[in-house]
Amino acid sequence: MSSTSPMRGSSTPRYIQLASTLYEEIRASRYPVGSLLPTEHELCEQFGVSRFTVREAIKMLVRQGMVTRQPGVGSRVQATVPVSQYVQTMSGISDLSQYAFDTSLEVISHRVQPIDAQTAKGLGASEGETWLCIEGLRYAQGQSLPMAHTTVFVAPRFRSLSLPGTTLSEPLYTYIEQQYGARVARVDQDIRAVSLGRASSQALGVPLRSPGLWLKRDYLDERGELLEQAINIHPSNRFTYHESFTRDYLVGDKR
Amino acid sequence: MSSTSPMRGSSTPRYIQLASTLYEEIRASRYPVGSLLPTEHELCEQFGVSRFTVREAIKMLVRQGMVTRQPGVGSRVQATVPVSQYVQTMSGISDLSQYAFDTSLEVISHRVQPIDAQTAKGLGASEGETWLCIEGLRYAQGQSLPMAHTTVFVAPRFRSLSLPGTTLSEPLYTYIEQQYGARVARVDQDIRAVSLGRASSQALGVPLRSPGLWLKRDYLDERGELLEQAINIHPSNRFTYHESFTRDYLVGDKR
DNA sequence: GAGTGGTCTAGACCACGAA
DNA sequence: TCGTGGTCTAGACCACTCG
Repeated sequence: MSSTSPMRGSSTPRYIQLASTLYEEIRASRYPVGSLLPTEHELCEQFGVSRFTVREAIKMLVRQGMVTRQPGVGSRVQATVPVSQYVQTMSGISDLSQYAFDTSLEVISHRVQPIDAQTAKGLGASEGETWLCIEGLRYAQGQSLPMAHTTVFVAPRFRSLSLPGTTLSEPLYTYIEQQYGARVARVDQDIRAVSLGRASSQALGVPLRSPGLWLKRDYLDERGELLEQAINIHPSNRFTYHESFTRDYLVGDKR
Repeated sequence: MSSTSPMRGSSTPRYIQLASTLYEEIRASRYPVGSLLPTEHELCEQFGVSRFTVREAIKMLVRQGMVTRQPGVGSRVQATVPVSQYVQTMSGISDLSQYAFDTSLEVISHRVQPIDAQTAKGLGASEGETWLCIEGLRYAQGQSLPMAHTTVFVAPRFRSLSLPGTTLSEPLYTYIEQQYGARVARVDQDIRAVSLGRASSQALGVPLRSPGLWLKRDYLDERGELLEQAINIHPSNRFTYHESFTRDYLVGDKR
């Protein structure tokens, strides 16, 4: 990893590359949970970068909940995986989400079709518009039972989207971004509890009317236009949505 | 706010002071929603600080959702108040309405008592420790039906907490912070679907075994020690948890 | 082409924790 | 006392947007 980096013009920033490297090393238990990462100074030397770059990289890991820092002590490994078990986002769409997340979507059906009145309302669209509708089951890595029944609606202008197969291991919006150059700028998310209907309960193999977590995401571009809406329905005991917030003091009046 | 600030041993970092200043100015509509903040360079001059300090300050506003940034363009004001996303203002509440986080907690009972084995497990504590246990109903402003059945466990060291009455309009942790000088540094949140048990369904006035949203929050201090745990159980049709994420950088490989 | 924010360097001083 | 992470400076180059 030469300090006289040859990687001019490489599109990914160095601090993301470094975060990526550290991420892999933590996952591989090179730095076990509870241990300290090398100091910032050491990482600067090891990777031939400035402290700024090292700090930006570590910040990413901190945001993922994998590392905590303590002045005078060091950076301590807290977990070998990002804290959210299944969900691809928290506190910003900020990621490391370039790393495969541990779920995949098995597509059951996909077709371009006019939407009915009720669906249109949920999409803020007009009845009769033809959207790409995808239905599928979402699996956590290595699990045989699906953790969600998923329905996705893709906006008319992207409805010719081509999928790489019947198993998707990346979020769907990444395909839209790749194929159309669109960009997701914001995600709005609603979560509520529902009673499972026939379609979902059958697809998931749980009793009719058992409780489920209903999770809807709207993916919007810079202009606030809807690119895609995904609805995930999770049976109660196969999924927990986890989030972590850290406090920022903004209005503070210490002196 | 003197630009030639002498800033001696002032304990708060300059970027927080600056963020605070900008925050107040945005609130006062000196920079209206939709307008651009001064450029980083201009802010450097105006406040006599380096670009690093200005950028750290703006990052805080971005994290609060009040400002978005676009390379080549500038920093645009999006809102005059922090948008959800952080502790306590965190969830959007009651169907569809994005704002209105005004809820109050009606205390049904509170007592200091030893916790049982199962509760202890959920708290990461030991059976028999005496915690302050509070049970109540949470109401959205102006609603007569409760939106949640709430149970709160306060750590032993704060169990002498005094409450201002039977109706709490501020989050409970604020009382802990005020009376003990503790500080909440992180909140971990879990959400899942459950089937309502007898206690909750009766308290909420909904059928036994109807679906509910189970929302648990752990309030932790800087050392990761649990100050308080709150469990809110929401009937399916009285509550939607809403969140909005904005993308902070792209992983994209535009070229 | 001028100006923006994004990335990055090479320094510096500080408060605080550990030995 | 020494080393840590937290803060901060004064530069720099880049890709991008916009006129």
